[in-house]
Amino acid sequence: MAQNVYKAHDHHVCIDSAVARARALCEQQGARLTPVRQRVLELVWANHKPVGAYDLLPKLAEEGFNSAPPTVYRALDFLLDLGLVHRISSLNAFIGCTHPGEAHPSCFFVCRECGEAQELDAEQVNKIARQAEAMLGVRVEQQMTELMGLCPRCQDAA
Amino acid sequence: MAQNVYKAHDHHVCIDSAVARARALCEQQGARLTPVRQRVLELVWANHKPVGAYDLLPKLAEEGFNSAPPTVYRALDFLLDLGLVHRISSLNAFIGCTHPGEAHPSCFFVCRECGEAQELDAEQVNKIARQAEAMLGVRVEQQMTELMGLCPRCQDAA
DNA sequence: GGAGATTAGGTTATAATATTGCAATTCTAC
DNA sequence: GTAGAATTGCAATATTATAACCTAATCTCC
Ligand SMILES: [Zn+2]
Ligand SMILES: [Zn+2]
Ligand SMILES: [Zn+2]
Ligand SMILES: [Zn+2]
Repeated sequence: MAQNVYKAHDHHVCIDSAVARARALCEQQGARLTPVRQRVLELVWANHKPVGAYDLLPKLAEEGFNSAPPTVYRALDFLLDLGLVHRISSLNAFIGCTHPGEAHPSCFFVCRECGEAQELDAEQVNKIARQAEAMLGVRVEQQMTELMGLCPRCQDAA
Repeated sequence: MAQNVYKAHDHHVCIDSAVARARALCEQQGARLTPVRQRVLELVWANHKPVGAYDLLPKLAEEGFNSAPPTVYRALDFLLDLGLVHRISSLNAFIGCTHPGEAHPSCFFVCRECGEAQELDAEQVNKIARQAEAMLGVRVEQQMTELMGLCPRCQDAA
């Protein structure tokens, strides 16, 4: 389960280690973590809430980066390709991956109140895929699961 | 598994029974399956490929229905609320549910070549949800899984 | 270190998807 | 029949994503 968003933690560690892992992964893959790509990754990791591409634009602009949609979409595509971020389709938003480098399906719980997302262990999703392959003859290449509901904090608040 | 899209079948039966089930469900729930709602449902069921809202607009227009985006989105929202269709988030598209009336997560395999989608048994997804609830204390209200890859036919073609 | 190939980024415009707000109509229940 | 609720018509606009085309930076190989 990699990490538990609902436990108090020093979030700077999340950001820093995300960047460190990204740097290592890029090195290993011969990919270039350019300034705008790194900054987008940091902004995605600003908190544990999935962030929309258009939310990033003004932040990049503030910092003197070019801020047109293609800039941020290209950076996000790069990060997606390397598995450094996941896309939450139901929100049209992006969130940092807690264990990049290891191939795994995108599997998240998202709180409908606070918007925080927790990456989940995806072993069960793999089972669904293998079952579909066995029973239907399909070949699964990508997988994503999104659960929605209330996180522990928002349950308490209500 | 309800139904296997990859087996030859008389698709008119799919459409007709979808409409019949919708009628029954609406009756039961005191909801109104108005002409535009029924027609949208039929169009969604035209084949086993998820269909975009904007693909429906011209078809509705041809038949003299009002064809502005809100019309089709309202009809789709109605059908979603009743569980008569599912939304495939990764495609921004909609597809008929093969077993409406029974509460269940949205769980599909979608072929990246032909676009056909097969609804899957969702028992494993429920396990993911229960596991997340037990380990993290979250409360899951909605679930969706989308698998992408190649269907049997498109594997043969390649 | 320079020529050519590759990759990344800048810029403008536009496509594709989805929602808001309000008025008009239709249905339902009393 | 009338009040209230649900549905629809309609115009505008918001949000998300991509296309096309060009320039600049970086890499590769000699
Ligand atoms: Zn954190
Ligand atoms: Zn991940
Ligand atoms: Zn069929
Ligand atoms: Zn279904």
